[in-house]
Amino acid sequence: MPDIRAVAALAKVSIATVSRTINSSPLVSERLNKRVWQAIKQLNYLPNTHARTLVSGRSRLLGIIVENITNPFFPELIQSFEEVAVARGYEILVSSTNSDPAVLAACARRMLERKVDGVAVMTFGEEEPVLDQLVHRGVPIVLAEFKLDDPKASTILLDYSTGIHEAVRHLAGLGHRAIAFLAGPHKLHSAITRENDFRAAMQLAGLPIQKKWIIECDHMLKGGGDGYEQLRRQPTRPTAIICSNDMTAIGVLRAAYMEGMRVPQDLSVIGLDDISFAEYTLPPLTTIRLSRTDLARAAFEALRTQAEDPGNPKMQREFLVSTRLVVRSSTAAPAVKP
Amino acid sequence: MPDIRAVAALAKVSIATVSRTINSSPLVSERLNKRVWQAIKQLNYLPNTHARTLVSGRSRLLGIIVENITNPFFPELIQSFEEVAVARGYEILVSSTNSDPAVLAACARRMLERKVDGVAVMTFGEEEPVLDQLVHRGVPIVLAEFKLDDPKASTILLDYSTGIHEAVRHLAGLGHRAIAFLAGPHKLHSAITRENDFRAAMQLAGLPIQKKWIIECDHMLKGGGDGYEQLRRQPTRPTAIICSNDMTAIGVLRAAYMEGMRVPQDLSVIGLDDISFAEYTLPPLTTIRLSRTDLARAAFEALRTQAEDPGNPKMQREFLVSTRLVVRSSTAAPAVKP
DNA sequence: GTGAAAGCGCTAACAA
DNA sequence: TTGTTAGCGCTTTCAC
Repeated sequence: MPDIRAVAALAKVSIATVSRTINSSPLVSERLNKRVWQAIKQLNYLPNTHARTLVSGRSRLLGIIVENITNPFFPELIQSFEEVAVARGYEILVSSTNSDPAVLAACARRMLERKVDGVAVMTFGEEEPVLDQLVHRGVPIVLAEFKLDDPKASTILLDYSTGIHEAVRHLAGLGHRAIAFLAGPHKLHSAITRENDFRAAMQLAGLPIQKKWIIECDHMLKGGGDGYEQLRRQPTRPTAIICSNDMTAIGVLRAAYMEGMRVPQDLSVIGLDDISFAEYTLPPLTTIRLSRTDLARAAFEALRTQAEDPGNPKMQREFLVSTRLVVRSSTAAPAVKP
Repeated sequence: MPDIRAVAALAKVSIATVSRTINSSPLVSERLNKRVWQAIKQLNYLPNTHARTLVSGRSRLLGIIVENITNPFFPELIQSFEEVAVARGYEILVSSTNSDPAVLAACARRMLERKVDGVAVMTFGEEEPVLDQLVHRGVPIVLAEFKLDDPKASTILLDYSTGIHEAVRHLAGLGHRAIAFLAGPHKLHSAITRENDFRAAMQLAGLPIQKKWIIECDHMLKGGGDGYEQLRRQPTRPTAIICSNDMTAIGVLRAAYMEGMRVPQDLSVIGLDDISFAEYTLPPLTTIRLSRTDLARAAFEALRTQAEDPGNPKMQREFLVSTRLVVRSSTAAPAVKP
């Protein structure tokens, strides 16, 4: 395996010149630049990242910690994050915590050992264990929906409000008044925010909020079915359900189908996220889209500026990602009571 | 940020002793061992992986390259791979190629730069560009369904045959004779193997193989719909469809629903993979399960033995992962023709 | 513009 | 059992 010395020898220059060349320093003359690149090609030389990191202190490694890689929302997020990171010369380290704080802490530790230049914490809750470790060591981090008073921390605010208002208005326009909300686990910031936005939207639309129709689920397929079951056992039932995420909605769709309820004739269902499966549910799911691409870009941008331009006082520390309703076929006017 | 010297100073030992301690060398006395660990705790010391890698030549980094992270099969595979790797002290680098050979080559290059100890190539086709680079540099690799005559390369053979035979027998037992197969893209080894196994199973079951009912799709949601469409336009139609993967089957389910065909009364559908969504389709999907856990474990084991015990002549170089049918509700006896 | 040399934090060979 | 020391491959002053 050729090293920088081999290249220098072949190109008949010093290793410093080779180093400058591969780092595209402007100080290298056209002549040597050409010679060095030729030697690099010829030897099939690849710089050793570990050596570079060791001396420069920068690893060009970015961590991304997600809540649950099994929820299609996250692979799509990771894919976007990787794309933009790789395009800018960064590599990514992925970890999934399954909402377990202990796992999160272990991830953070491993990322610290690998000397990541920044970490995107996309767990939407339970961030405390990482914050301590990462912030304390001066690693730039970006959080979703969680502000931290530290110069190295940035926040991505998710404006669920817009999409949720649209959803409620859409249902109200269809004639629904009895709307339930299957919330996410309350340990997630995102779940709390979404639920609060739902309440606000209902209030604004002049619709009654039924406490028993707001049920905490787990953001997973099975949880949607469980939530539906709870709703089913109640004396009065809603004509529409808004779910805190698409996984829950898909679970509801299945439970309703099993019970013989037709969607959307007997029941309207709305999800949130717009994962790629949402277009392929039966019926195709009306949902509130949260762009993974936007989120990934914002996260990367936050980390990159922190890493490459630390201490810049007028650096953007807050980012906003919006949501909007995508109407498909799981919503319709409620059946008229006989 | 404390380094090994700081720990040595605090514990009043040499840096060699600290190094031995953190590498759990048996040569350190109980007394010093304790003192060193205490200093480590006190300083909150984390060893620098890059320095370790630089001198030891081993990064404890494993790459995993998947075909398409957006297909839920792969996140589940990655999750299992990460679990077992982290448990054994390895970190993983994930990349998704979207079946693009150029992307694959770029991934391989980046992994080479990061000095991975091994790469699991789970792309099921188009591996050639990586092979050249990786094998040539002596990096252990493990491939799915692709044997390579190199001492550093291992192979995981996937026995689709068992599951596919079960599927065909299941349908035949139900009374189906007209069975279609929506294949994956022919550039994937897995797609070819699955299709061949389907033909063999049909033959063995004494069922007619209709060329026009074997259609190449793309293993994606949309592709399933397209395949269904092609089937629909034919004068005679099958009573059952076996799909090369679950994504295709989900696409078929949706297309059938759109056309007003009832599954399983009018049409039986079988998938392959058993992704977690398969249990939540409408109706729940009968499918051929391919265990991500088994696959991930085999891949890790192959790489670890290669990395930690190179040159062992009696090392296992081939692994087998099996499949089996999981019957749910998307299959039933065909409607009797009036 | 280019090169010589110091040293990033650690492991491993050798000495004691 | 413990310590001393020579690099691992590279970036980065500092001279020239």
